[in-house]
Amino acid sequence: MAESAKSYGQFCPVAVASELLTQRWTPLVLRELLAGSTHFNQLRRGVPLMSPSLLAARLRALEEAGVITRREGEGGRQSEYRLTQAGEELRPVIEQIGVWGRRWIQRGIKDEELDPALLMWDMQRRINIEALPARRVVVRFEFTDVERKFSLWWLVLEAGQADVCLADPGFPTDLWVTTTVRLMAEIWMGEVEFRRALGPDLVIAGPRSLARSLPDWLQLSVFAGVKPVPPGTPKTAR
Amino acid sequence: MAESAKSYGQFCPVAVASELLTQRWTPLVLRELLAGSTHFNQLRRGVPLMSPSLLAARLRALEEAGVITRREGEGGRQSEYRLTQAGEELRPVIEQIGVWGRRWIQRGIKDEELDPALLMWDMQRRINIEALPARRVVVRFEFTDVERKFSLWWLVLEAGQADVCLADPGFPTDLWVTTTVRLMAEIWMGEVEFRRALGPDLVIAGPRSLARSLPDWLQLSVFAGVKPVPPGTPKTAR
DNA sequence: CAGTATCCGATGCGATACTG
DNA sequence: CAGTATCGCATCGGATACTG
Repeated sequence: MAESAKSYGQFCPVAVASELLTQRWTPLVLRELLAGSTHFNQLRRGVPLMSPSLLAARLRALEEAGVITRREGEGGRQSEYRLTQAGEELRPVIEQIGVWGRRWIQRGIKDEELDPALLMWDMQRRINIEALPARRVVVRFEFTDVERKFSLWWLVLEAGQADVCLADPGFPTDLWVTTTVRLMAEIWMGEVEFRRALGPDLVIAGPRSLARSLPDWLQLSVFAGVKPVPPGTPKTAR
Repeated sequence: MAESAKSYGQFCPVAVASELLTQRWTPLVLRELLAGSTHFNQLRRGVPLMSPSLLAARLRALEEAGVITRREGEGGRQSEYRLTQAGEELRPVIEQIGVWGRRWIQRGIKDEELDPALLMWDMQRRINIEALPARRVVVRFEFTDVERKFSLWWLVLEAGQADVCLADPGFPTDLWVTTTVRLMAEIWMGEVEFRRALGPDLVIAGPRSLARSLPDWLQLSVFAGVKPVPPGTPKTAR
């Protein structure tokens, strides 16, 4: 594997940086690292379609480039990947790419992009625990548009920690959300406003206070606030 | 050819945008477009190692994505590629990539990256005509570290126009610059300060006023002002 | 759990030649 | 000049199985 991609043969910083940053999957791996993932399998959850060997290769390349450090965990078991300052300074790059994509690529969400596991993982990471009562809160999601096996998910939210599980965690459920993956994804991306989505495809059941505060603790994608440029906009700026 | 690269299978804007932006050569083509190139062969000069068929394919992809428009020239001869507003908004993305590369990738310029044609082309495009006398100015560059065939270059600078040629343009030369491609590239990248470089590897001959004002009209790379982070800097930010 | 090893298939892309 | 057509190889990376 490895052997860095062929060089562009130019010393221009755009070329040199692109040799690293534009390798396949690398921007998404960086997105995950910037979102806070530090372990191999956390990263995998964020890029489920990437093969583990390729992820390992990319992490090696990023380490070699000084973007991350790898620290052996206790007992040599699990490594911890952390962004260096160089890596942290890639945040504006990745963010800008996302903002541009949101503004200018107006194709909707494709069916094959609707992965409940990925969506739950993304949502979980954006949960604002502070906005929840200071006890354990369990939220059950039921997706009506996926096969039975992947239709039930639980979010277990307690002191400084949020977990997703596909199996009933055994704790009593506080809130029931019944919807489709598509609608939930559209809400999460800011394409549909939460309150307007309530209806046959989005039903919330449970204590009123918890339900009403949902938009506060279930924070949307970081790109949800970026409004797409309407298709009718004239193309040329100059 | 064509058939867009395989999708990442995620609706995240970073993923969607990356499918376009991280195709091989695309960031460099965008850099060229943003620098002002509008014709196929102008673009080729900026990415000389890219095959013409691939450049055509990338331009097609950028057009399809709404980043550029292609306008047929008179007589259907030459097309003109212009950035749309979407394309213009990629400027911060490409710039950030370059700034990051300059700050954090500290490898020097490799021998095989020293292409006098590309360097002259880049320099020509950054010439500040306003800072020159309002008449034609001809500058001859002699590079002492390349084969004879590519050692002599002329810059012809006149009213609103700058041209490079490898053949003597026939006009009287106003200024003679004798140096190496390496040193000139290092100066142009801001790695070496011009005045400090004067010596055996950089000799300027000609009228004093023109020679002294050279740093004003021969503007350096847009990344020359970005100072690399010294290698000794501690790695982790947090 | 946290990766590594291997293998093979698709395809991206470089080289070259050609055309209006 | 401004691209297009064709071809074939290299290599990237996906799938799968395996290991400490």
